[in-house]
Amino acid sequence: MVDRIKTVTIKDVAKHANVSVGTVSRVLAKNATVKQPLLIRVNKSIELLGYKPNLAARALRANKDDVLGLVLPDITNPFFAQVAKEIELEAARHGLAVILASSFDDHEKEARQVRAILDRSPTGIIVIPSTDSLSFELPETIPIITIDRPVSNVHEGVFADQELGAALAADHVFELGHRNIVYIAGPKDTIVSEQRKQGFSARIKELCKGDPAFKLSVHHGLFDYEAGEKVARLVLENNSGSRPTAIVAASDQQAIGALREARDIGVIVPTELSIVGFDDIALANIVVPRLTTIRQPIEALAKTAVKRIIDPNSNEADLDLTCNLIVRTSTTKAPQ
Amino acid sequence: MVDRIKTVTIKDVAKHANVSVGTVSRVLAKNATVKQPLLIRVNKSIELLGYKPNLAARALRANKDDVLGLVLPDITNPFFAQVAKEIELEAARHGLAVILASSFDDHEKEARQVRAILDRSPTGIIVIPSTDSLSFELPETIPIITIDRPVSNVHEGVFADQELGAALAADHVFELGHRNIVYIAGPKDTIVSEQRKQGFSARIKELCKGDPAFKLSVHHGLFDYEAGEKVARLVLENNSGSRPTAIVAASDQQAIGALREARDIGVIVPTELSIVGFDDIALANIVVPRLTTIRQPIEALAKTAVKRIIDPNSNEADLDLTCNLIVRTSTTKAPQ
DNA sequence: CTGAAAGCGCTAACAA
DNA sequence: TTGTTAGCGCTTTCAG
Repeated sequence: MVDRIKTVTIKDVAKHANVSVGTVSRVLAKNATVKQPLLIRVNKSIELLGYKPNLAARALRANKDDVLGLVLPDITNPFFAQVAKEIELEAARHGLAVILASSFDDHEKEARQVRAILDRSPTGIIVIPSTDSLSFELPETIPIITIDRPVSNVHEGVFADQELGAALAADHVFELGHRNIVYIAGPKDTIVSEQRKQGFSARIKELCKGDPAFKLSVHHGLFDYEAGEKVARLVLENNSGSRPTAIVAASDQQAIGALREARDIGVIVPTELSIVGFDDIALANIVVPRLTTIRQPIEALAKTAVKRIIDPNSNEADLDLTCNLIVRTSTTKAPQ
Repeated sequence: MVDRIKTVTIKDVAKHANVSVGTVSRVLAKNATVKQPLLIRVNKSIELLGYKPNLAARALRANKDDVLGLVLPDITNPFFAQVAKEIELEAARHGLAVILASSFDDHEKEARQVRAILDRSPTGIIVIPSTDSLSFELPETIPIITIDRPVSNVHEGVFADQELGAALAADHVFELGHRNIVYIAGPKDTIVSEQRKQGFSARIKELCKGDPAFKLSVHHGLFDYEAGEKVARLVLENNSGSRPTAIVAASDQQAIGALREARDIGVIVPTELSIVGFDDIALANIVVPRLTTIRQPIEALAKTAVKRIIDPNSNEADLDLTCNLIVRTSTTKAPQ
């Protein structure tokens, strides 16, 4: 027997208030059918005894626990941390605790994490997928929704329109007069990456249609700093003649990598080179110069995801899930 | 009645294997007292039926859930995210799920979060305190340990020696020949801040004892970027005569703020000014120039904390919990 | 070594 | 409107 420190149960409350456990339970459930005098007495006893409901017992009884699973690639990634923060906030508003589990971009591990959380009968699970395909089977009874990254299997997902977001970046650099543009895309095998690339290139091509000066070159890499550095080095070095005047990246990390490389090489941002990122991670507003970027509607994503968990078939209108252009000082008019 | 999809229970397994539930339970508990033939039969049935133990029932029975609470100020802070990652990793190794809750540096909220997690009968709670005093009462039965920041109430805490860490920074700038030094401290009312300040100033004073050129000026601020910028502006502007050659900060954020301000003012780092941070957040290795800083032993902190939760009175030797100096390119020899 | 049975704390169906 | 009671699924005595 585990040494069980005398803990106040519903039975103790019942005894103290001179009612049955059923009545106490009803009071707890805010079941209106309990008459004033009893209600008051019970509440007083609860207060007096310092009664706390046993969550495990409830979970067992209801076959459902007030927890929300959150599975994401890596909490150390500032964007994911931001998402986690908003989700926790929203979950708390609904009385849900958040269980955090990381997949470290491992398909197998992601599946294991999801299954492990499933074993706890959570109210639902939100997952930021590590890849484009779902790594786990969808249970019948527990809502799982993906967020941020779309997955190819058609499935309940919450995310901002990436193409539209990327198109915003196209509009911006076009308006600033840039025509010789480099786009740093993410890995070819991720959907987000392709969507952003598609959204950007389609829009910029449309805008620049017929302009003989227009030149777009697309490079692929990971979403990280190194990729940004590498591409920037490639396009900026030994290239002063036809050097691009704008680099648009598929992630802030890439953009910041490019920023850094430009500085190392001696190309001045934004006078000689404008740079645009994507995501608006906290760092974007800290680097020098501050990064112009596309902000994802993280709070709205989080709220929507949690709402779908709690009320899976609500028809309530979704929040505005569009990206926004955040203009800062890493972009300016194209040099003559 | 909640629609309970037919879920396999221990009873089903017992029936299928033609044994009693007790036996199945013993098998589950790896209780060696079950004989081979039964053991095999039971395991086969478990496999066949796809049985998964009901965690809520276990938690109810044992009055203890295999979860670890983690309460921290803000997961968005890269240092805390790092800590969270390591804790989750270590918790997983022990079969513990992690419940994440944020205090947002609010004493009251921190207390509520801790109490809310306590209601779930967790195996333990790790908290990164938002202030120097404990915001909650310590329960008898559930271990709560604080990590990273010491709290004034004497209490089970896991943290690196901040004074020693800060002294490392002193050694470093001294060896590089810096004598006109600015120290950016954190808020006066936090213990860490005072410890780091104390560790740095005591050591540097000792090293420079009797040196007529020695000059140390200490400024206080928050641990954030702005504080770093502000102090840097103050000491670098209109001050070219006796300008400091080194700035040592109590946090990487402050150091990075100072870095940024130095660049704005036109003071070249590290040639004209060396800068040292504290914590080694991921960003420290990304800024230009990369930041020399004091690294906290995050992984060891996490492991130690989890170990203390799982085995509160283990006398096993603690891991090495000392800080390390990470020399990068934001520091160099003092200018002549 | 194994089975039978009590009971963890709670909710909800059924009675009164 | 309130009381009584049967389990939810599991572990752990206690018998055998």
